[in-house]
Amino acid sequence: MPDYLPPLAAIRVFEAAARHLSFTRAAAELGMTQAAVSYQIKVLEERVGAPLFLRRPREVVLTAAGLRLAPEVTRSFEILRGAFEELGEREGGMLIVNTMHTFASQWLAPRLGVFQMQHPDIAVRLEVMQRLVDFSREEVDIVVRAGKGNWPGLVAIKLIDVRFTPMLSPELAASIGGVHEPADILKLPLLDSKDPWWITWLTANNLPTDVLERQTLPSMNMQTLDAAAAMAGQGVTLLTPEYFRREVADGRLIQPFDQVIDEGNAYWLAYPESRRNVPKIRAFRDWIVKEAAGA
Amino acid sequence: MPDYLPPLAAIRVFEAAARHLSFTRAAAELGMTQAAVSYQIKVLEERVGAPLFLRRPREVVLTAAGLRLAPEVTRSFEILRGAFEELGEREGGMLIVNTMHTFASQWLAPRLGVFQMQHPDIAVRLEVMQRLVDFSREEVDIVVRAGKGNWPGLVAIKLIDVRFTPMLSPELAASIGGVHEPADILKLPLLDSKDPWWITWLTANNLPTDVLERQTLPSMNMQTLDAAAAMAGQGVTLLTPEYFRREVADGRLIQPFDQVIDEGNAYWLAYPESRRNVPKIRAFRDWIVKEAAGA
DNA sequence: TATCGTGCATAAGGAGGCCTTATGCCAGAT
DNA sequence: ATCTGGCATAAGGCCTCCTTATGCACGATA
Repeated sequence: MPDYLPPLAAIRVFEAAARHLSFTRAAAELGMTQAAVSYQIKVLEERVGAPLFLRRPREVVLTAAGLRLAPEVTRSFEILRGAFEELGEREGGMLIVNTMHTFASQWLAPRLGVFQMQHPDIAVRLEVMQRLVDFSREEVDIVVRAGKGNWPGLVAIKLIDVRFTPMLSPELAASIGGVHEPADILKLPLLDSKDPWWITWLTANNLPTDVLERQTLPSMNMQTLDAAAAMAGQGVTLLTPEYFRREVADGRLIQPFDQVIDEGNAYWLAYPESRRNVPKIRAFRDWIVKEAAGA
Repeated sequence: MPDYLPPLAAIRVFEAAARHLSFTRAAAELGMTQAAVSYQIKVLEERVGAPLFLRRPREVVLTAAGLRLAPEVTRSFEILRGAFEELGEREGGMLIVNTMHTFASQWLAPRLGVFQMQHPDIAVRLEVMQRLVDFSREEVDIVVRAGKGNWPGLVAIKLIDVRFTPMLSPELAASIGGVHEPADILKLPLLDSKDPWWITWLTANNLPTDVLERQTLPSMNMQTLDAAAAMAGQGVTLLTPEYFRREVADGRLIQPFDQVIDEGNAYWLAYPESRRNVPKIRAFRDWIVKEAAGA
């Protein structure tokens, strides 16, 4: 389908001029000078091979050719304008956020209601995915990911630090007469014992790491699931305290030590640099940053 | 109606790319390079604020946004293409020729059938107007006019010289025993005696011009009408012999003298320089020039 | 597993399309 | 007769848009 269309800029100018029946007013609408309109109309007429306007004193009128063209061109542009306008609205109204399960369930989901109330026109769709998404291959607006925040091409805003400390159910703690010092932990099963976090924690507390070898409990690899197991009294697990404030407050979990390990990782909000000014993205960023600061 | 449309060039590229689901093929269709397509898509995506394609290995696919946009944009462009295509056809098929009545009735009309047969796709519309039309104000493709052929901005092609010589009906000539020499004309009524041509003719033949003052016959100002009057035997008139070959051959008119006055004026075919390559205009010009040469 | 091929992205550079300013011209209105 | 509104035209400059060249990722192929 080779393209026999005249220059599109000229067509757009013609469309406006035909609606206004005036080059001057068309220029005003298009934000350019009358001379430019005159030029573009001439270009189009030469391409088409026929005059489109008759230049009468103090007015222009469409020729038969122009008269045939005008309604079609206007219709075409109305479709275009409508499509892009609607796209803007609907695109502005759907925000796809991709994050890991833990963050979504423990931090984001409980707060999303507030955002929805502040921005009723933006429909957030939460997508949960473990691997880091590639913005150029997946249809995603925003991700929340753990890491160091150095992703090229992405704006990364730190939300909360990745910290962890042992947690367990009060009943499990009571079963060994309470957890008073780090070494007490070794008396209990370690949930998700393959987790490198345990190595970090054990060495930070001068405890042997060989205990990890003797454990055979399944790795669930999601704080949510580990926490559920811990609350059921199946063992001790390392959790991010920010995520489990409620459970601790409720007494479903206890955090025996104030010490919290921080390896310098954090949870980051990230989105492509090129989209930093998209309204819905700005709105979500502004909101979540404030939430993170207040939490 | 301010124009929120993204750059139209980018939209056109998007339209092709969306149809092909390939930047490379779109580039081929548009006659540009793949890099240019990639660039324009990126421009559009930044303007829209949302990705329109997902870049997958060895293919691109439309995002939800692109998917909503594509059919609308394609429809819009189909309308445009259709409008301009049809315009080309219909514009190519209607030729408006403006000329004086004499030329139309005596020369052009009798020959137009030949042109129609050679170009059945071109519908000629003859417009008769006495004054010289202004191409920028009237909707006309071609004019035929008498003059010197020096009209700025117009291509002027000489068709036939403006010549004239007395003509009258055989009966009228017989009524004075035949017309043998110029002075015989003075015995008869001169039709359209205000015509400056008579002055020219009379002085060219060393005859007094005061005869014109004594005449009171109406001036009809159209050779066709003068000729009709002459054929009815009402007087002598000056006619362009090329126009009245048939009448002379039939015996309805006689041309008593071979001498023909030529003041250097001519009938010209004229059209705007800028439209010299419009097919229908070229076709008509080529045909009429050949006709004029053969006549 | 190493190499090749395909398709898109990116950088640098240049040409020309397109817009602006300035001015002229025409004809209707005052 | 002058003024005014509206389009045309000329000259000039910017910036868009395209090209060339190259890189990169991934699938296919051997």
